[in-house]
Amino acid sequence: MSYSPSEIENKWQKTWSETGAFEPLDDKNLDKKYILSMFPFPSGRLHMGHVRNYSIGDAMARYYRKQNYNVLHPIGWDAFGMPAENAAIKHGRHPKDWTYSNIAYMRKELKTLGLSFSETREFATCDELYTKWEQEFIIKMFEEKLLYRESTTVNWCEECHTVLANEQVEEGCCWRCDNEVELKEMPGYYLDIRKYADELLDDLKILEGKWPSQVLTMQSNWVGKSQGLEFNFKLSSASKEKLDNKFEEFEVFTTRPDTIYGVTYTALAPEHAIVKALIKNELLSTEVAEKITAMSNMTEVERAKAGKEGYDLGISVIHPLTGLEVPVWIANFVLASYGGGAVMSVPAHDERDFEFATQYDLPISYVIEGGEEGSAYTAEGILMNSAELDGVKNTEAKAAVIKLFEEKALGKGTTNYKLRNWGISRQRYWGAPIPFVHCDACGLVPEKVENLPIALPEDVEITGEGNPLENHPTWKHTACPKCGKDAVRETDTLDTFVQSSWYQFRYATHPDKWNSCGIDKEDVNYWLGVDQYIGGIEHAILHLLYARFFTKALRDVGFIDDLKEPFENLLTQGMVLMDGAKMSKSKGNTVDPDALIEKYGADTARLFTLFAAPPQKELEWNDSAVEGAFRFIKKLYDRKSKVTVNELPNIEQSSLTKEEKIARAKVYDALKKSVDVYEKTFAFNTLIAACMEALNALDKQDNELVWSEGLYIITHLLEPIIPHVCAELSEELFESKNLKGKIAILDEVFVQDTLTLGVAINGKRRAEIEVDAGAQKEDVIAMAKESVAKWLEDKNVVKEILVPKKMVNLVVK
RNA sequence: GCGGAUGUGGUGAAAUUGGUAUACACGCCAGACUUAGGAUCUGGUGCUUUACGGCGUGGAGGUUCGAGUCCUCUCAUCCGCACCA
Repeated sequence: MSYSPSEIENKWQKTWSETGAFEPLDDKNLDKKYILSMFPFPSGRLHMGHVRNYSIGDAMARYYRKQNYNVLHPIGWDAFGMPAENAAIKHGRHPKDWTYSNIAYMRKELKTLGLSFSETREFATCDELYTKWEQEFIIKMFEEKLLYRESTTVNWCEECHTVLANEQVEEGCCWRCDNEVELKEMPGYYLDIRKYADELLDDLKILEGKWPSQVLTMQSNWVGKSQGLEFNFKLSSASKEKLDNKFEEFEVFTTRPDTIYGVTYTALAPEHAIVKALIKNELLSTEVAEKITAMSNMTEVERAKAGKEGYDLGISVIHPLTGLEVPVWIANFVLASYGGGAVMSVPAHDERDFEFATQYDLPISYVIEGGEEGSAYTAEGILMNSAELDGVKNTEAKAAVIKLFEEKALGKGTTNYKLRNWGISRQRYWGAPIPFVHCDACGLVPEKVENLPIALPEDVEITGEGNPLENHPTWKHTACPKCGKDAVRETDTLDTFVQSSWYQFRYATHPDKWNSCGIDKEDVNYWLGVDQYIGGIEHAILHLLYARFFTKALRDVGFIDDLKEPFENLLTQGMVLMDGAKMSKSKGNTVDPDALIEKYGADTARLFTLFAAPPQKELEWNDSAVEGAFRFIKKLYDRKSKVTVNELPNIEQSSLTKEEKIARAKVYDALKKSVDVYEKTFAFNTLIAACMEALNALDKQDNELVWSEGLYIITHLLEPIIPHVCAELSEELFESKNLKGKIAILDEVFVQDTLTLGVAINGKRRAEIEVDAGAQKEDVIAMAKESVAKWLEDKNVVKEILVPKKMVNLVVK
């Protein structure tokens, strides 16, 4: 019978589902593996990126299951978010309806791929039961002062009608819709991720060698820790008077205290309080005031594009060491959100300050030897023009200056971070409601835990104008949980990244407990950390940083025991490309997984996906290479007629012909390779290639026992990759005995009677010789010389190098 | 600008510690079987040369008996961050 993928695949998918083959066991004494692929957003259909992601994860899960590990390999749905609402606006469908029907469809698609997911642990983050526990965490974090509400300038996306967290702004644009982000002052809820800045940074060390180094670097840069000096510039008495004595001084932060004597001016951000006061008191010309207002309406990216711009504010400060007056400027490149929104400027030793000083003709004073006129000198050197510090190395002067400031109580050494707190408010409908109530009497009050979940109202009109929760006639009106008087619910919903920050713990929690708790500590202690996490590099910062933080926060508020990092090992898979470009609907270069499976079957789709490139690299789609994968499976299936023994046969190695020995060696080569591939390198492409070589070699001989052994091992090795056809062959030929446990590697099969050695002259390969495996060195060298005799005429062999089992190199003169 | 990664046949890609460069597959060429083939099978296929040979892992040097692999410089592409003081 010829290979019929649909028949075989339907059969096995049914069997697996009926027998609960992929459900993790409750016995916590078993060795476990938690294999997790990032869960999908239920957009409606799977795309090839999903197929790749889940094929990789599934191969790992099946491999460990085969080795008798207790494997948790779950799937769920990252189900809240904008596209559901957009669909509602466009097609008038309710987001809930749209989401759950998409899930139903995609669940079926996943099933046709034969992925070994647990069926009992599946959930969607929009399930009210999931929302319930998440709201409890949020309330607890509020009580523990990890969550607060405040009004600040936020990133606003007009397209999405919502606020965005800092991490969700990419080059000034919305991460989701690419619309340009605006600034807006509004209240919102924040998680205090900055409190964990050091821990998030330090614990990256735990992940070294286990996460891709570029992800570690990106996270480290994102936290952006820097050490320096913080001190105040006191305003001159004239300047103080100008400002009605409302300001005494302002704070600056510098990482270059060694250049303190090179300060020739200071600069404030447009948002700085002193600037606002100057404008308010009409101390600046109308023209300048207008320019400054225009400046503060620009986003950071716009300011960067606009180039440097600044104005003399007509006030001055006193240099803390020299006592000299230093002018104060406003500059558009000074960031309000970092280090107090003010800087000391040392144009001689800072590129930005130099550019600004040159532009506005401000003095430049060199304090480190080695610089030259006309440019900023930012390298190391010896201090000069620095009073008592003259002659000191600038690298040493940093600490000295900090010490000096501390002794004179002028300032102190401090640490700054680029990381900003995580704004989790979204002015949207399709999200988890933030469980707070605004009461005129009591202020901001968390909802009572027994009232959770605060579910979304279903009778909403979604028009894209405003927040449907805000506009709903009754939903937001409630009683204050504290005093019982009329109060108003918070209508913001949570950033969807909150849901994906704890889902790894929800999967680990036994479904029997899902009603009674959000996360079960014992279960988490057993299953976490995730032994292998697989997903796209695009989450290098966003999701992975949030989830790491949330893990630490949940620990601190008591929902999990001590767990340093949620994801032990991370594999970032490459994108799936077509004609060198990312597959996307708008480009029309997509491959539909359903059609692919329909035509070739899931095994072919999986095989191609893992064969065409190593998982970490980009995968270039190639239709005819898919055909090739299909051909290989057909060939493998066809060779079942060669098998005559239903178990691993005993083979007398010495009785075999040369071809039989080669075939055996190739089969065992693949077996040997498999451990490394499945556990370390994940270079499935090379394992598949080794299996193809083995099958090619088996084809060159006709020994039934060698064939039986070969297929027994090959189907064992490939089962995690092409599970259906291997299950079918294994059942038919070997009573499925080869799909459990390990197969021992027999060293004897690698012993060949003869060896083929390359012969090189001065490192250049010239010939090839075949020698007995046990041949003596002299004999081998003699044969080698004979094989390259014509190259040795009129030459002296000055050195003979024999690389065992590989080659002979003759050095001649 | 800073940080990281990657450059190997026509294509996707292989290559323990430095040891026969291009495994495996796609494509292409030739042949077989076929009414036919976009099915299947067999053989060939780095470039160049009539041949002997020469040249070949982005480029230029270096270390070595021997370099895709190690070192120095350089070019290109991609990704991330982007005025963080």
